[in-house]
Amino acid sequence: MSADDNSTRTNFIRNIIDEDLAAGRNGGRVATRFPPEPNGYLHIGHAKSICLNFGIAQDYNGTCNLRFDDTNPHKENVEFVEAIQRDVHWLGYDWGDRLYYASDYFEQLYELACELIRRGKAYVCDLSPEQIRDYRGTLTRPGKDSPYRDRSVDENLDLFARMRAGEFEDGARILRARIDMASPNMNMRDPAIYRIRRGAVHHQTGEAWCIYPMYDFTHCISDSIEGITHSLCTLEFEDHRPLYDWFLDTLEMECHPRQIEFSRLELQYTVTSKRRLTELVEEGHVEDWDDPRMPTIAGLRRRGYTPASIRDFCERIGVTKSENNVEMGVLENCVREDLNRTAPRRMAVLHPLKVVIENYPEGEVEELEAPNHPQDETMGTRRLPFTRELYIEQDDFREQAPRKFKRLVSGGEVRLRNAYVIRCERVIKDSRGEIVELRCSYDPDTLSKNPEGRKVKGVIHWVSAAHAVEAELRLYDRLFNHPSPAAARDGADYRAHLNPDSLLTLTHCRLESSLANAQPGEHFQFERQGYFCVDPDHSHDRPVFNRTVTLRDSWARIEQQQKEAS
RNA sequence: UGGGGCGUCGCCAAGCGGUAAGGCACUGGGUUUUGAUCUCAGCAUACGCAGGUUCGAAUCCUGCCGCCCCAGCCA
Repeated sequence: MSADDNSTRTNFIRNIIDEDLAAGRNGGRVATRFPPEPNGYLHIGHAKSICLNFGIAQDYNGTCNLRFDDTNPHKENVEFVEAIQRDVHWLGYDWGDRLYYASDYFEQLYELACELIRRGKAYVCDLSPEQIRDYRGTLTRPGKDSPYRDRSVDENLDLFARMRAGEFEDGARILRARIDMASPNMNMRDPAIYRIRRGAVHHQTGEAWCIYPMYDFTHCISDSIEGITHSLCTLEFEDHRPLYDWFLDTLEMECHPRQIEFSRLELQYTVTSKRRLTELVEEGHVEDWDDPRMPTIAGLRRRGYTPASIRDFCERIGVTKSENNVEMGVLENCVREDLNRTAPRRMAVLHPLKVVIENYPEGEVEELEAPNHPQDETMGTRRLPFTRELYIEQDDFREQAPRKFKRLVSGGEVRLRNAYVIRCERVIKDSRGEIVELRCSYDPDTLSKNPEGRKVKGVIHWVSAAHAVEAELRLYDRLFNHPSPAAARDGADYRAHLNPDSLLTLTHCRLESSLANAQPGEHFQFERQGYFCVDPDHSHDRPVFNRTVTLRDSWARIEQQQKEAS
């Protein structure tokens, strides 16, 4: 694939697989699966699971299935089914012809449930949801048996068939596993395995069913049917493993996958729970699932993150069972590293300040050649029109220079990137005292060479006023201003920590002319500013770029320190 | 308070009885027409705490402490 793939680290799951292989288990076969529920968009946490499952399949010459865990028709839909496939593909993984739905197995699942009944290991229970909760007991008190626990096999079979036939109201009855109401593991206290959902329209099976199997029953059997060898899931399912094993053992399934749990990814300054992401979208705190501030795969893509950078990130954070809280800096470092290598350089002025080169002939246009990448000649060059009137960054000029400031000051010199050295001769202000224009002179003998007898330390970017493309630049910052918005000590709802300044839209930015035919999805480094990508909303008439991430900025840090010192 | 997990540098994370990898962050130096990149150097006498076993422990034993998960007809 790409540069990030030759340094695969090991982790405890790979170690377990190595041991299984060494012990000759599963006939040397490795089969994993990525099993999303299509009830929302995939996020960075899913990326971790995707890279783990598909990555293992690749490295062990095995297979990884994509399987939709679609057992809850109330929450799922095809929009999500399609978005998930798009995102997994975009991340760089391919499931070939192994696209499955748990709903593919509904008939088998039903038959297996009947088998459980025949073996005396499942029963139809008429208790209401409230009664079931009551009978379940608490964490410290055992539950008590349902009065329906000892129905005959025939009665159970009959009732279950009638549940399927739609004879009973939603909630009137459920099918339960018959295990142990006194188990210290709550999951083993006769868990529900089928519930009634009449009138639900399932995105895959339509109205064929009015009973739907529960996760615990469905998941292990789906894994078994598909011949999965290692079923990887997150830590909260650790308590479910005895149940996973119980179903497969009780039904004497031929294939018994090994469930292994790892900790889910926590990323600072964001939320990664589908419930909260759904709320952010539905309550309008963000534009949509693909809002560039969202930690969704779609959002990261629109923000300008590359598949390789996300894979690299997943590699770097590792896979363990300990809780973690990864800093945004790690993710950001991954894109910077990838984009530094691959993104062509361009110049863009975010906050324009007019500069007139007084000793440059009016009407003249010089075509200067500039490399697309300072370290990679193979990326070629492009032409920059140089003229008498330019724009530079407001922030690159100060009337009074702070300590260590090496940009343009009154009477001082600075290098225009890929062009000449200029000197600021005069500052023009409006009636309110605001600087509106700089009158400068240029040294014609400084193109591609240093001036005689003096050092010019600073280099700033610029664009030709007459040729500039006017564009909208969207600058993004973290969505939340608290490192753990969902677990803040102040007890406030995560929404209280939403960052009001997470999006700053700049509408009159000036870009170098070569950007006129940029295409949606393209990445660039706007020198000295950051990495940007062309937004899907972009058009030739209304250019729109998103800032993926800023460049590292040691000047900002120095300036900050000076501010704090004074 | 029942059960299941986890505790190694600011954040991740190797380590599996032989005397603390690596990445990110941070600090300082060099190169540089991006204060970018690149590059060099520094950054845990210490592995939640307390005992014990051992010539030797982050790794084994015991006891504490802290944090997370579980009482959906969600996944």
